[in-house]
Amino acid sequence: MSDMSQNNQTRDKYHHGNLPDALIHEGAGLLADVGIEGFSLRKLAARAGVTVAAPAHHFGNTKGLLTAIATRAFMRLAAQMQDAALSAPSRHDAVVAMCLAYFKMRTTDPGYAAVMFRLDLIHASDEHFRQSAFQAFGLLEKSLAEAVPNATGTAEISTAAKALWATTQGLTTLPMIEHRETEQLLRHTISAHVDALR
Amino acid sequence: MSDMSQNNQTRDKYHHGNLPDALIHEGAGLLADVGIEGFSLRKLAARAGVTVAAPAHHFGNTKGLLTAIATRAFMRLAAQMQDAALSAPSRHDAVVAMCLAYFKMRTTDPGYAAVMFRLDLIHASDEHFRQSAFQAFGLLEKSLAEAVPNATGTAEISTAAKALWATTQGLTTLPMIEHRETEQLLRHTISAHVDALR
DNA sequence: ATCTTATCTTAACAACGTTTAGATTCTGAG
DNA sequence: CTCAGAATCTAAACGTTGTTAAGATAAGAT
Repeated sequence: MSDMSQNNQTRDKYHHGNLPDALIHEGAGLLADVGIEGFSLRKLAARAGVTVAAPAHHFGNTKGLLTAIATRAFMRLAAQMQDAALSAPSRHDAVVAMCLAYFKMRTTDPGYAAVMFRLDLIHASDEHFRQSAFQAFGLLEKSLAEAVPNATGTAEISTAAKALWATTQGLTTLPMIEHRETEQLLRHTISAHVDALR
Repeated sequence: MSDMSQNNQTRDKYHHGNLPDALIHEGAGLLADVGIEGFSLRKLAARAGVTVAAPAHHFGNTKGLLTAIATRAFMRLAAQMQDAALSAPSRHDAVVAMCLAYFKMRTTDPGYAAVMFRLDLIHASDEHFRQSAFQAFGLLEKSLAEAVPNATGTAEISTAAKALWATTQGLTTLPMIEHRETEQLLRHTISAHVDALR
């Protein structure tokens, strides 16, 4: 039964194969099943077929584990952002598609998306986490710059990208915003920023 | 010692006076001291001078208590938004001041601000909570409408207000945004939306 | 083959939220 | 004023949680 969780990289090593990767994968699965509220290290350990102390050995504590999941989440987001941008008909639509990639990820990868912006649950200063988060953000920044070639400077682009990034995340946490209108709100915001830049 | 927590409304009633209000007040204080991570019902009970089961009797469970704190938080925000708008030199500045009111609240009332947008920790569908949250949002919506009298319709105003609301909240949860640049980002976003509306 | 290191288990700990039963205090009808 | 009923709070216990220390097991190195 434990052979199922050894699908990546070096396998059949040590006791349970590549446990860190398995814990990240199963952790995202558990988060998808029970949400961040029902999540616990013990449930995850049982799901991965190990005891409670095993995750602690690799990730230190719960925060470390969630940080690893969030780090991988941003790696996945970056990949999906690039894919989405490639199939966009215009550079303006590429910006829209990149922001929408995060929304789609909340339904396709709910476990990973659950911890991406939970700075209180993870080690927000962790080096690897910051790198992956900034890499995804950098893609949006670059895409926005390409969509507005006549912008006055890189500082304005960066400012608009940050605001856009904040809006994208903020849209998911407000009680007065229904899910079906998020895309329209996003398009509206992007257009406003793009128009302001030129 | 327990007389200090009975400062509002009906006092010296029942065993500990107005315990629900005291729990909300002390709960915000505890949140300000130890953050949402260090918060616990037992610490709060000890701080309020009661046993653990007392909060449960009034608020059902932890979520109910945090919901009450979040509800009061939005009441406070609404009041501070109105104050901020009154002393703004223009209607455009009033919109800015209203959004900044939330940022200021995160330093002046950190305990209350800690749970306002934590929909996972509270009863997001609670009637009182929704009312207070929508009331604060309505103030921003109204202020934005007054700042852009030539807007085409109320739907566009509402859309922009929601996007602005989302940006304001999102700015506080992103690792790549430093605290000192939030105001600039907010002003930039508001201008972009206002310009797009006319 | 043996030593060293990394990995995982076992066991125990304090702290947590919730629940039940009972004690205490307030309220209000007679 | 009295006293039954209701509201409020205490006391005690339960299962679950994250973390930790010590020991067992397996892999890698010399």
